[in-house]
Amino acid sequence: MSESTRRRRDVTVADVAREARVAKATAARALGGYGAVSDDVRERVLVAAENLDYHPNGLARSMNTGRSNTIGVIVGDIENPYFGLAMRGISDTARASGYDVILSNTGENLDVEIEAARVFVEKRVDGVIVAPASFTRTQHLDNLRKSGRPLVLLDRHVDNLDVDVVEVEIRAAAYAAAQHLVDSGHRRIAFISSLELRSTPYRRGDVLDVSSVAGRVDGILQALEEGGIEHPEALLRFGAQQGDEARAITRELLAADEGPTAIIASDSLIAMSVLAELRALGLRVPEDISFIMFDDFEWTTLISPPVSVISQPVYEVGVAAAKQLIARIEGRASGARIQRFPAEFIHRESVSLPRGAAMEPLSAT
Amino acid sequence: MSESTRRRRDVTVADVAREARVAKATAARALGGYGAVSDDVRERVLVAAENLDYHPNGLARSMNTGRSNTIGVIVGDIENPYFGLAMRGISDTARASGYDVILSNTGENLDVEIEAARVFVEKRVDGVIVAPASFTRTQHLDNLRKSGRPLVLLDRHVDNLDVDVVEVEIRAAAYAAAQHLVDSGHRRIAFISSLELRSTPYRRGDVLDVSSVAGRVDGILQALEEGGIEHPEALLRFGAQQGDEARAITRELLAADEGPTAIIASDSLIAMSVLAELRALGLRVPEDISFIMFDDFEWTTLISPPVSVISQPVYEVGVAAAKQLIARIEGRASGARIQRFPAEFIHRESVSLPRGAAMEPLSAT
DNA sequence: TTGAAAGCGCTAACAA
DNA sequence: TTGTTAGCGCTTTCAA
Repeated sequence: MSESTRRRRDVTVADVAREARVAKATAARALGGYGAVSDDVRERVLVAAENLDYHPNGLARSMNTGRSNTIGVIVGDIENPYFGLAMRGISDTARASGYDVILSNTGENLDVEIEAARVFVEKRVDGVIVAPASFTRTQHLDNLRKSGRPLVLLDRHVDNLDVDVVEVEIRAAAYAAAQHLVDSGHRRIAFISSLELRSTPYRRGDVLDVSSVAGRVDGILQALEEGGIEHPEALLRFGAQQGDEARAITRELLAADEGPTAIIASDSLIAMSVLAELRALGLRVPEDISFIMFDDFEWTTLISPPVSVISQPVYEVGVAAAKQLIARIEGRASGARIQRFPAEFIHRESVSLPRGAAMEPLSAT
Repeated sequence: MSESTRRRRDVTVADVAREARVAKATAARALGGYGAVSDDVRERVLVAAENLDYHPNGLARSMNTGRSNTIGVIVGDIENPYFGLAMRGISDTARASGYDVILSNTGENLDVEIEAARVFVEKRVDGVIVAPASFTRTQHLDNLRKSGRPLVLLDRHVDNLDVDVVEVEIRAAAYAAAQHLVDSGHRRIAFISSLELRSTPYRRGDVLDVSSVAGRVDGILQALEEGGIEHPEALLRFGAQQGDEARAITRELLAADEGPTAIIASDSLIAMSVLAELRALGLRVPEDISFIMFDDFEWTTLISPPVSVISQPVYEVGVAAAKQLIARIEGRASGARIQRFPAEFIHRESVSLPRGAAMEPLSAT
């Protein structure tokens, strides 16, 4: 076990060359599959490599070629099935093109994201895919580009950066969902997101750091406004990072005098917590409260009632981001390109008329 | 934009040294934070680095030090929330110790896993965490160790390899779950897994490639046997890789004359498909069929009825694997170590007496 | 504390 | 087609 466990000095091209009695460069050519080598010599070299159990050193290779065949991915929360699925799309696509993936999970923390970007430059990745945590603090993303590395934003765009983006057209679907609630007679509609606000409480026009959440909010507010609802932003809630917080917010909303008659959850993690809390409170969906959520995973059709959702083509977004990045890396793309995938409001059974709809005043000043 | 977009030659230690009017080695010492440098000189060097926008080249550094501060992770399916959560545990732990993570997603394909192991050696990762796809074909894992890289197996152990393992004690929980079904009067109990069989159909004693699935099967079969059930393996089903296949298998099982009165799903992905199919078939849980699944995500408590599950400490498994690997990398561990985390059968409401239990014959030959 | 020089393992340029 | 010689950007001797 001593020999097989101890780390021995790696076998190098020079060792193989010596064994095969050729020059180092010749061995390197045979091993690396570049340049011209006679069949005869190639054979000798490969046999020698086999005998010595040679494994190329990718670091040394990358130093010379300037390419690492690696792409870096920075996401907020790999535990969120949304990113898990997008990651599979990226991963599948990268592999098919011969790239490896380095993953950095930031917990939506900007400082961690900045650090990850720095490390990716150090590691000399060929390109980076980021779901950015901030809409405006994007210096590190610009640095990434300045370092010559292609950059593709996933799921979220940012302010003032001329860069490739692959995202979902979420606003229209959010609008459709909220409009459906309004049409059903709801006038007190809550929205719960994990996004941290820069300053609380939220006020109309405040900048939200995640554009895909901003899209949700814009769509919802527009629908409520068009429905003649005053202070449509009154029941928007943010900062539900942990499951506990989402549950607490839900409880708090419902404890108020003018609590919501409908809740929209910003993603599937939030949704689970909200539903769990509703159940704990003994509230039925949709009899006591209507519910809509973003993301369409299979469990949403399994619960009673099946949840009306906004479905997003998550895997495809991951694939498109990876494809775009690789095209850039390989010089097959030019000009910043924004790709938007459609989202869809899927009407199931978690929405009904608000409780006591008949007695509801027309406007709640 | 030309200057900011074109990839310029990277600024190197030599450039910084020149700017600061010191020797290359001195600049390197100040920049790398090693060796002895006077405060005065360090200051000059750092200012020069700042001015020139210097970014260290991690590849060059790794070539010299032999360390990359990177750990490689190989899993079967990052989309599976089990691995997503374990990955977060690994990722959080790695970051806290200053390591980055390279992820390889194999789709449970052994050839892809072998290739991933090769690439990780090329990239000179400091250590590897693998959820191996095969119980016996582990040559590539042994090669990993022979290359001097610590290796930790996640969720699954393999045959004949003296290596660190972090897994879940799944057998006892599987036994408890199956026993509960038997005690409730069930005698035709099905189990559905995504694992590919080496040869079909499954026969007692066949080697299963994933030890954590083997543990499930062992526990279940033991409980059925002790319950006096003949051919307890008759209703085990494998190879449900895609959601469609899991649904087809479910349909097929239930169409048979002697179909199951209870189904156990091997993971949460399978579970969603099975439940969806049951619903499509108009079967109620638990009135028409009892159901138990592995993994305890929040949605399992939200559906009607809440699902009885086998809960596993997934995040903790990821954390433990990363900790063990890092301890090895840093020479703080010795002797192969197997860590087993307990799983727990959580009794909820998806199990009842089998339909028509009174008329059920005692044994179904 | 600083500097000069060698070397990590590979690719690339140039000659032969 | 092969060999020789320089690097890539850093760390690490060894002297001064």
